[in-house]
Amino acid sequence: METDAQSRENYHHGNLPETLIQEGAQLLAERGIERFSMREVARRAGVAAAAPSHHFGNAKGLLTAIATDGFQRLAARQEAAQAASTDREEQIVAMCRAYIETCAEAPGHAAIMFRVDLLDEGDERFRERSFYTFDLLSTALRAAAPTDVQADQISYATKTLWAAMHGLQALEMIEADEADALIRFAVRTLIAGLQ
Amino acid sequence: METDAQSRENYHHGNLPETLIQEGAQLLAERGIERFSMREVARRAGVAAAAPSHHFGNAKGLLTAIATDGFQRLAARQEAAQAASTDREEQIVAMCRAYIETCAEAPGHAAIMFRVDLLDEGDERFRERSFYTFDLLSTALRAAAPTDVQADQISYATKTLWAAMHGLQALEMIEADEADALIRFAVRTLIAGLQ
DNA sequence: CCTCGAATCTGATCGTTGTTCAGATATTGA
DNA sequence: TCAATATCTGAACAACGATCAGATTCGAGG
Repeated sequence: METDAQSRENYHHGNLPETLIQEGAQLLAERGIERFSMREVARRAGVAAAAPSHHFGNAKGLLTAIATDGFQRLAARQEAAQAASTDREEQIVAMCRAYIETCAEAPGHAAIMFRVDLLDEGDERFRERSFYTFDLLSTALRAAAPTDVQADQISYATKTLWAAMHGLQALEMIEADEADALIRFAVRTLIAGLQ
Repeated sequence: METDAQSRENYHHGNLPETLIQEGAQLLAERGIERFSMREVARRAGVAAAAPSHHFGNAKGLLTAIATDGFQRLAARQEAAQAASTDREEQIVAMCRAYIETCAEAPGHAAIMFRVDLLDEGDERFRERSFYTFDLLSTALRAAAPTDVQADQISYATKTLWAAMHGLQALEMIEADEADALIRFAVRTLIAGLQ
């Protein structure tokens, strides 16, 4: 049986999970998390209010899926940033820039990617992808440090840099005209701290 | 006319705004922001659901008041931390520790103090108190740096340290057994970056 | 002590939300 | 072809934030 537009509108959307993630991210970007609504997402996807629950269980499930998608985008950008240079320090600067840029370009995703309280931290895919982005930065810092630097020092530097990037973005402390200088200061200083 | 317990329960609570702030912070600590409810706060304060709106307008108003109270607590702790030592670096370490400890001891306040989207950023008292805590750190960093360091460098270091402390706390990346070492690494490294 | 305006709180109501559930509809594979 | 499965609907429910008229209490000025 062919699935024409009519029947696809009523039953069997076709790719509802993906659509819900996209519309959800869009709505987050427009309204922010405090005015986010599952019913509005369903409305925009053209399905009944109860439809999303069949795919994501509850609101936490959909938000976790959106966040997971966000971390995948971030990882792709980080990898591209790292590959764009051979200079260790320059690689890390680019990775941090990728972080800030990803949040700017996908504000809906960024609004919840680090909102641990709203997400299902037990979700396997989410854990994988979010840890992976952190590991990319950690590995890059290890490569940029002298070989005799201890593991805990690498850990401290990674956590500090990661937390700083998140904080600068979440608290809206980073302005476009000084973003580059601020990131360079943080990266250069933290790498120097590992000598 | 004496205000006995009976009449005070029905009308004219006595100190409702203060009670709402306390009960609100308590509820935030118990449930987190996602399950926070104005009606439940009113319920715990023993007043009708509409009562809070007369003092704080809406939910944003009450949350802003709680956040403002949190920044006042933070400022007090920061000042005490700074006064506890004469060593510049040690002062800053203590101020950062005060930040982490305040969030740990007042989790209800901490849950919203930096949730800019949920607060009324235009509120005068909130602006004053939140800016003041940031300025305390900024001033301390300036005092710890050589006199010829330019203002933008101080600004970068302050923002990075402030954002890092917020990120470490918000992302739950800081564990009790390594908190001190992690904070010391960040402070020492950032101060060294100002030389 | 009295009075009257101002401050404070109630109670009812409205539209909206997230979630659940039985049942309807479409797809798929044997 | 047909049954098993996946997918979606529609109605229902309790709870929410917000609004508003009106009831109650307070407090300053006579």
